[in-house]
Amino acid sequence: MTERARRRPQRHRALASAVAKSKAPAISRAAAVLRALGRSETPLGVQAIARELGLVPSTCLYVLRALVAEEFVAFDPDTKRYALDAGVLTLAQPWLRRNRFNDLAQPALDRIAQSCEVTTLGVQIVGLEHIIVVALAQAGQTFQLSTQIGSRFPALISATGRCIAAFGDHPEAELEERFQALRWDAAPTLEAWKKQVAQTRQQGVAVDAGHYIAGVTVVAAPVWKARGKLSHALVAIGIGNAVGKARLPALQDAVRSAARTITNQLCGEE
Amino acid sequence: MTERARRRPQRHRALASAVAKSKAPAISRAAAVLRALGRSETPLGVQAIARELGLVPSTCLYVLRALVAEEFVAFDPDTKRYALDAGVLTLAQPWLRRNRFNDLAQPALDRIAQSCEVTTLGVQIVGLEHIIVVALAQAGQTFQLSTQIGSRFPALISATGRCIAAFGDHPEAELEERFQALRWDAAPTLEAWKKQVAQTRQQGVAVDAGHYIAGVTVVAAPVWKARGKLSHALVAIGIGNAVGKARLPALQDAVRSAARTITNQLCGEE
DNA sequence: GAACGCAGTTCTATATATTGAACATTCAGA
DNA sequence: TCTGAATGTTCAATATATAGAACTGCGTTC
Repeated sequence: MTERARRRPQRHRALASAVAKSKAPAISRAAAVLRALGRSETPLGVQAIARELGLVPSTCLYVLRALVAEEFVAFDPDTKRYALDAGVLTLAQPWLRRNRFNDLAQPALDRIAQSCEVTTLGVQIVGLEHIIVVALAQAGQTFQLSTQIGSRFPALISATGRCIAAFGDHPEAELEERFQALRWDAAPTLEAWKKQVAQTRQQGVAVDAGHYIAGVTVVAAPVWKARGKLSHALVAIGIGNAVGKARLPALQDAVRSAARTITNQLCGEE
Repeated sequence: MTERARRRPQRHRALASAVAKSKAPAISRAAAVLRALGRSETPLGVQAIARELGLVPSTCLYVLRALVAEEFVAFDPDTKRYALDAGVLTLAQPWLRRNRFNDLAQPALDRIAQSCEVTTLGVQIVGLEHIIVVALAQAGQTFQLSTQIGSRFPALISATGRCIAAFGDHPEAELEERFQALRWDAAPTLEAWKKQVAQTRQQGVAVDAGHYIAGVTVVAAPVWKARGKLSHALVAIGIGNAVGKARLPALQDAVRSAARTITNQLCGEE
């Protein structure tokens, strides 16, 4: 009946359906446990995890033991609490090393961050569900944005969302439905949003001027990994008046042209 | 009976025993698949993965599908190849965010890297097996060391190894056995190594002058997370003559005292 | 252009992972 | 110090994930 308690059933359901459909349910459970541990501020006991995810305690224990054996989870024998362990990094590292998009995007992100004094991101688009930050560049040591590599956001939010809506080839109906579920500081009307999406389609860049977060201007441009396969986006984030009316056009140009260059490089070879 | 078949056994055996003992073998398999995909330069097909790990193809397929559903693995329907996906980052991120050692170590690593013009690492010690790089600071934009966050090294190698041998409370016999398995550019004799370990125990810092990698000086100091629980180490790496005889003592002092400070902070509270 | 080989996938019997209850252990409060 | 209620853990019955054979479809070779 508290917020937390009301939120749980969904997680149960989502996990339950994943478990039901899969032929390897233990893996869905393991992933759910890892994510639960990731969400938690503090290490958790077996029961706490089992309750949150709607698992049988004994099953949960076996999952945890397997994850400990694989070094993804750390176990403190004194407190009998579990937490994420450094092993999760050993998976992330090879991915970062081998990602073409990252290699191509990082220099461009650095350059734009420097010259325009903004924070820049490279994000990967995962369907209509969400986007994941995979590369990042800060302007100065000034503002530490709470965004980090690995952060997730809803797909259709902010400027990036307009790019996905404009270029993603998704059915209108689904876009609208998902649009309704978003949380903005100052949500645009569906009407207004569609107009902005149309404009984005025309210009090849999207701008969100304080809608998503008040006082923050976000610019985003799409990147394709192959003809018709929208896969990533470049994003620039300016806080406060760092991106005034005067400087916005230059930033838009920079982001759009960088995105285009990367698209060409990704599509061109192989 | 072929060459290929003979090459595999080690990985097979390790995985086979993990699978046999665990009550959640699917998780061990999933971890093995993720690591195999991490090792591979290119995306892999079902059969290739199954062969490398000694799995039944159909089982391997089910594991892959579950991992795809969890967004840890990306599937290309055209080529039918699998590769790591950005989802692995979403696990790494919360770990990095919440790690006390990281928060405490990063400023110190930055400072030492700047003032001594070396690359500095924070590493986590995972038993006698290996160490994992969990934090990192570069001096200038000069040399890009191949080390990254998430990299793994054998526990007893180089300067860090001497720290672990000196302060880890491990039985002598096991140390010797593992020492024999190490690969150095210029391996010290067991005799010499033991002397260096003894010296490390006395001084509280270890130095590896070109043994591990020719021309590279490594300095390491131990960090405890609680009384008697050696858990991390700070490492400084100087390439070529960046760390001459004259500057070495200062670097040793800096690393040792930073390690001590962090130890106190970790043990002090809670 | 047919035949072969190989990769990916589906299907089903069975070995086994999961469940839920029983047991053990810790801790708080009376 | 004892009691009760938590938690963590083990255990045995059974629902089910897995292994291995069968099937499909593509690319190569002869």
